[in-house]
Amino acid sequence: MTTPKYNVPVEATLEVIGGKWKVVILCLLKEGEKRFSELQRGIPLITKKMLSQQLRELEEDGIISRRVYDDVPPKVEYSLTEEGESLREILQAMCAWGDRRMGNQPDCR
Amino acid sequence: MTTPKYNVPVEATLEVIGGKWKVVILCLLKEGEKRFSELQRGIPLITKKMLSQQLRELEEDGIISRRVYDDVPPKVEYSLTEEGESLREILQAMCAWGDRRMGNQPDCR
DNA sequence: CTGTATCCGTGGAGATACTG
DNA sequence: CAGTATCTCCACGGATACAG
Repeated sequence: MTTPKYNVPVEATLEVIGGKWKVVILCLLKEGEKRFSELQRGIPLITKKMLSQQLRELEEDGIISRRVYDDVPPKVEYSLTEEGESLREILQAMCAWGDRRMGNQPDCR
Repeated sequence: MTTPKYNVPVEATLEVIGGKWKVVILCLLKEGEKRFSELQRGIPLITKKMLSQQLRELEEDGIISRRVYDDVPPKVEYSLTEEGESLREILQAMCAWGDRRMGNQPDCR
């Protein structure tokens, strides 16, 4: 490798979870598998477009997996992959930090 | 508080370290106090404008402190505050994760 | 060296409508 | 329900020049 892609290695992390809503999405998914509409309800300000876009990118990066049930009405569930699980410690820590900074609401989702 | 500012507490964290370059800057500062120009050299792609902007925001949020020496030529040093130090665990973890994902370059700065 | 001021272009994100 | 397709806009960030 002659021209390193990143000057600071943490940039590799940001490339994956640096998107505007990705950490929020992952924080919800670390509770367990969730449907598209559940995520939307959990993040009221996000649009469907952004949500599906961020989900697709996370999937492409191997962080989450998308399971489609061919039911009517449609049902899709998202969950952390093993690679996604390896982010759990980081997500927990970020979550806890925000919680503390806000002044200790109880449940850090 | 009737209308909670954040739906997911981790948003409070992202408000502070979610900026485009903030985590990278903080990862450099966790090594110790650094001058403006050192940070610039550490992050070749950042412009002066962005660097000073992100630094100012981090300072306003109480994450870093700015120490001005009245020397000629000017000298300014940035370092983590105590509040900034409380991010160290997160920064380390993010740094290590990126490092592992890249395939194990040694030094995680 | 450590910034600020200004201009300006681009693409990221919202709104809306439509589809399987 | 779970998305995609367009259109649109403005603000984020780059380039450049200037300043203490």
